[in-house]
Amino acid sequence: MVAQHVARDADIASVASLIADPTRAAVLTALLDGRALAAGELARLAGVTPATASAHLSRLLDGGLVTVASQGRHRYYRLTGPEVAEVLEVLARISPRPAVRSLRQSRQARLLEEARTCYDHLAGRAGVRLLAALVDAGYLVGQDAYELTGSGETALSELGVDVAAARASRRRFAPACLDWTERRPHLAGALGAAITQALLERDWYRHGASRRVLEPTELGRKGLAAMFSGKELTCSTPVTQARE
Amino acid sequence: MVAQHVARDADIASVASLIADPTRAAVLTALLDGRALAAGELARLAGVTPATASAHLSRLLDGGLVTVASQGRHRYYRLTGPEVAEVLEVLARISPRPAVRSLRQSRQARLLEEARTCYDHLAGRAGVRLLAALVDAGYLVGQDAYELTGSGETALSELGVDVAAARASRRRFAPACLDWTERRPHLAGALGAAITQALLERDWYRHGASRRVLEPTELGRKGLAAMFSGKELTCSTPVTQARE
DNA sequence: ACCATGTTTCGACCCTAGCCCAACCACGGT
DNA sequence: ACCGTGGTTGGGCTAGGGTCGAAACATGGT
Repeated sequence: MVAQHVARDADIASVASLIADPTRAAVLTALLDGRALAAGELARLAGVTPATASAHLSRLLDGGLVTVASQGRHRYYRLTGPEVAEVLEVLARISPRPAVRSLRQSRQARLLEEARTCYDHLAGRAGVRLLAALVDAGYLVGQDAYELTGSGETALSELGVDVAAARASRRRFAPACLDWTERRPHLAGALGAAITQALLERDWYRHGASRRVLEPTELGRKGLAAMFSGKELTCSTPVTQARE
Repeated sequence: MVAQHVARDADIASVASLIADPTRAAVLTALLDGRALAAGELARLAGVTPATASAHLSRLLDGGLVTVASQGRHRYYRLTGPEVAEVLEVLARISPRPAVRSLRQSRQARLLEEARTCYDHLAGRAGVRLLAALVDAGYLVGQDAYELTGSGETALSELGVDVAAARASRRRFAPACLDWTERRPHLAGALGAAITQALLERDWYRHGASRRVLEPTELGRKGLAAMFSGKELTCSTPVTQARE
C-alpha cells in the first residue's frame, strides 16, 4: 500500500535540503547582503576547502538559489533574488537562537541585532526604530504596508532617496517585514532598499567588518537626530570596538 | 585555519534540515491546513510505517515545528503556528514545480491551483479572484496590506464574518500574501482567515477529498455571483469528477 | 611560452540518517 | 483482568551525501 495522497505540492523538500547543510547555509547567509562574492571567498567564509565549496555552489546553482557571473578567473555568486533572501529571513524567524559562546561572538551578535542589512534594506533595532520614526513623523501611513505622504516624499527626496525609481520598480513598494531579532516590523521593499542606499551614499551608515553589519557614522547620528528632531535612532553607547 | 566569520545568525540549517526530508515535508504539508492529525493518519498520508512517522514527528516536535496533544490513545499533531505555515508557503514559492506524471496527479494539481487553503485562508485562483473582487467592489483598500471600508464592513458582516474578532486578534489584520501558484496576491491574516471560515460555515465552499482542496458548492457560486454582481469567482467548468 | 592564481572535477573515505521489523508501552473497551 | 488498537523505542541494514587531496582546467600576468 502506497501513499494515498501523493503531495502534489511544490517539492519544498529539495529546496529545504539545499539550505539544510550548515556549509551551504553559511554560504547563503554570506550572500544575504545581496552582493556577489567569489567562490574562494565563500569557501573561506564557510570554513571549507575550495573543492568542497565548489561542490556546494554547484548544487545551489542547480537548485536556482544562486546565480553566477564569470569575470576573469573569478566566478561571482549571488542570491538569485529577493525571494531567496525572504526564505532565509523567514526561516531565521522560526530557528532557535543559538546560545552565545564566546565574547567575540557575543559582540558580533550584538552588532547584528543593532543594525544590519536584510538583503538590501536596513534591519535590526535601527531598522525598527527608523520605521517607527518615519511613521511618527507622519511621513509614512499604513499598517503592514505603507504609503508615502506628501511631506514624506519631500523629506526623503531631500535625503537623496529616489522615490520615483522605487515606485517604478516591480517590487512591492513599502511593505513591512517582521524583524528577525526584534519581532517588530521594519521597512522593506523598494522604498526600504532605496532609503538604505541613500543612507550609505550619504555616509550616514557604513558597512561593518562583517559586511552585513551596519554602523552609524557621527554624521549619520547627527543627521538622523536632526531629521527626526532628537529621537534616538542610533545606538548611543556604541558597541565596544574590540578588534580581533 | 577555521572559518573567519562564524555566522552569528540563527541556525537556519537545523530548521531547514527538518523540512528537507521528503517524508517530513509530506507530514508538514498535510498539516498545512491547520488541523491536528493523529500520528497514524500522518504515517498513512506520508506513506511510511507508524514507526518511521513517529521518529519524524519526534524530531519535528524537538524542532518546535509541531505541537502535540494527547487525547485518549491518539496523539494529535499540528503546526506550531502561522509562522511555520509561512515558511512552507515561502519555500514553495521558490521550489521547482514538479512535472505532472499521472492523470490522477494532474487532477489533484488543478484542484490545488483552483482553490485551496493556505494554512487557514483561501488561496489559489479563487483566493486571488476573491481579493480582486473585494477591492473592485470598494470593500477593501490598500496595496500590500488592506483596510476595510465602511461598505466592506457591512458586506462582510452580512456574510457572517466576525470582523471585530479579527481586529482584536494579535495577527496582522489583512495583509496580502503572494499566491504560490498564481504569483498574484490573495488575502491572508486574521481577516482572510475569518472570511474563509465564514465561507465554510455558510457552506459556500467545502473541503475536498484531500482536505486542503476547497470546492465551491452550488450555493456558493450563486452567493458569490450575487455578492459581486456576476463576477466569475468560481471555476465555471468544474474539474472533472474522476473517482479513483 | 611559462608560471601563478582561482576554480572545478575525480576518486575515495567516512558518517549520518532514513527505513523497516519486532518488541514494548499506554490507553479503552468489554 | 483480559485483549485490541494506537504509538513509541531499539536494533540492524543501507544509501546518500559531505569532506578532502590530487589533478585537471581556465584565465591573466610576466
